[in-house]
Amino acid sequence: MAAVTAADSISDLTRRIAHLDMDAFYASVELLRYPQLKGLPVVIGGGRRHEDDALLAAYAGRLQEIPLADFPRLSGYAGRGVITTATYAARAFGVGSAMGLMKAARLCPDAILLPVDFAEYRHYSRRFKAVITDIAPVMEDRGVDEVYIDFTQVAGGQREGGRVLARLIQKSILDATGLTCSIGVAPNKLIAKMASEFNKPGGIAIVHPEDLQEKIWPLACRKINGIGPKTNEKLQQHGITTIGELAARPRDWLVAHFGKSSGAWLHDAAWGRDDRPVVTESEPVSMSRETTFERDLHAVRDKALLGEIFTELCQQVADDLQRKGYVGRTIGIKLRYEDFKIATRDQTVAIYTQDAVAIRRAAGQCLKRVPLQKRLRLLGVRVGTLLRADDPAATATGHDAQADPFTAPLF
DNA sequence: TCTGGGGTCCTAGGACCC
DNA sequence: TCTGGGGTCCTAGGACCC
Repeated sequence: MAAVTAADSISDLTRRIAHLDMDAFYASVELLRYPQLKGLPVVIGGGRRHEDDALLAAYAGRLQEIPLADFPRLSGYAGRGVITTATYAARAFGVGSAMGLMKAARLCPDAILLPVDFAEYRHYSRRFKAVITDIAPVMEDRGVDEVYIDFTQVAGGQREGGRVLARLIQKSILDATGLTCSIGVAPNKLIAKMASEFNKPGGIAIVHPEDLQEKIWPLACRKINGIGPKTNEKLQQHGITTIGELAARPRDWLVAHFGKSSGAWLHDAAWGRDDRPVVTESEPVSMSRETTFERDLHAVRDKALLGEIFTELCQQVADDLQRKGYVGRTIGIKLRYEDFKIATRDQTVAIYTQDAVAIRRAAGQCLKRVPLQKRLRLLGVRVGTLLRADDPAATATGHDAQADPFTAPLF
């Protein structure tokens, strides 16, 4: 019987899938506005503050003239924000994504702190994605700064394993936006995603089926997209650290310890097997708004303030639904307590809605079903089971609406 | 001085129906 | 009154990702 080799595990040899990841995207967009910050430790995070507004007002239209000394520093920050992106210079100090800004300030107090500006990042996101689809139309959106691209059917997409096309895309994005990216090309999304990290920033990595043992198996399991801190910890407890060690476990053993579905998936992932297609279109499943308070709030003592925030969240979700043209019928709330524990409640109503009053009423009912002894750190409102507002099913009623106090007509 | 905001998908139990 | 087994919907929580 022939031995199973790594090359056997990736069956479709002609599929070429790319994963493209923009380098330090938010920070890089900010550097386009503030070229004087190039090479310096800069972190993006927290909300817009008074000093940010004052600075922008003082230098309106001449942002590149703002002297370094005038930029806010991490050391001056007092709040609950986290870092969303750090420049490579800042990463050298040990600061990185998801780290609390207060902790980051201890590591690198002199780093420049810029507020997040999603509108600006979305603008550049649309631009770089338009460049890509002009060259390779089968593109899957994976958020503001990354995409998968199917090279398989693109002219020249197979040359040098995809390297030629990857180079063209990199150069076209740089020319159009001034931004750099890293690209991994592999037989599937799973491997491409790992490969895009190999030569970051600004690099290209090509992985072939026969490279599995050499390039993938030495990596930590955590590098697999879908293995997070919890699964990683459990794997470690079984003495599994690398993907190769994971691949060495029998499928049945993984199924026995991680369940039928997860176990089988872990085994496939370790062997580089992944047949998910590149999906170019998708509909949203839910829309939500949430906010972390400046200080923890008490349901009774801070009732008025909480009520205002709650109403505003409902209004924001309703605005989002209306602006994007969706209605939904599962209304939910999310609380995060001072101890960081999370509670959610939701309720499915009879009539699809995008109305702030209807959302607030159902969400208010949810709020009555959740414990409110501990102080609250965060409040969120969510609408799920979405349908396009122009979908005929959106106006259908499941049962007698008059009988349901939460969905009765508003006026 | 810990720990944002916006998402997706999965699991699991109970209700309810056939 | 000894007993079943699917299927779907709803809800709560949790893992994970960008």
